[in-house]
Amino acid sequence: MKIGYPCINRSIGCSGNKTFQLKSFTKERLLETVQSNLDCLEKILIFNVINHLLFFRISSDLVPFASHPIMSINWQEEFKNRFKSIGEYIKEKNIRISMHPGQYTVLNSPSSDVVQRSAAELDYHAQILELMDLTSEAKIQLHVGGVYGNKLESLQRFIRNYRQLNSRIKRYLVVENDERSYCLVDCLNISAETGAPVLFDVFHESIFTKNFMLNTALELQKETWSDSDGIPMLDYSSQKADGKMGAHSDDLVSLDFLDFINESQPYEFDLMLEIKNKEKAALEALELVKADSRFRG
DNA sequence: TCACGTCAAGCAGAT
DNA sequence: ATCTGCTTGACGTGA
Repeated sequence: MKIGYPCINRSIGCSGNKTFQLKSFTKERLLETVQSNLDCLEKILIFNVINHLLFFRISSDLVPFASHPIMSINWQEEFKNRFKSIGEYIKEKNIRISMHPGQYTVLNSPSSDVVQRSAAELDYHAQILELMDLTSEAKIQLHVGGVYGNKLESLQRFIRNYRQLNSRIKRYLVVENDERSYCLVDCLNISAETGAPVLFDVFHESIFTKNFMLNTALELQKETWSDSDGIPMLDYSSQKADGKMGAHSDDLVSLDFLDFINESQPYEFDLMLEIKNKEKAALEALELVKADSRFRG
């Protein structure tokens, strides 16, 4: 099991998701921002390797406005050597990579404009992975989208629109359950129709379905990942103690986490910790898992 | 230097 | 109707 955290590292003093406002878009501004984001991504990956955190989610802000109509710059060409060398590092160190487009990427929207922009945004993510020459073990995780008052139709629209995507996107795309509209079973149904693996978010499912069976979930999820997809990815979060149901806590809740690790035996997966304290929480988790396996022998 | 209004984009649920 | 949260706050103007 590899343990990772998303997008941001708070220890090393750089930001890999710098952006700027659309109205200040210039070629210079874009190039300098992407350069700086790539510099920081490299530093984060080196930090992660030193600290044995071999799973990382790359920020969608790596190339600001990449899929926006304003983008007239061939950033792929400008930075292809940079992407290639970062990709070589990732492969050399055996780092698992994921990406997660934002809330505006909605593949099942009734608006064809939204669907087209979403496909463009997905293609941008896929291009990053492709420029790094990563295999289909790297993944782009996407929620199903909206319900629009008719869940069955909306599920079918997702499947239809998925089938229209280009092969570069399909190679990397996985479907993730959310906490209010589409649960694990919905994603499994989509997977059966599309072949897309399911990324299981444990926290989302625990909000959606009280007392779900973790082992059953992991068994069903596992079947959607083929050899070329690698072992399944999971998202894990801790509930904020005094926060609303569904609020992410700042820190890893150790006892809950150890329960989860024990209950998830014997399934294999890579674990993304969606916890505000990022690499700090991931490092704690790593220590807990190490100590726990020593304890169990 | 700092405060704070705003930022490309969608949707659902709470207030 | 308006606000909030979402994988993640950061940008940028004005004081």
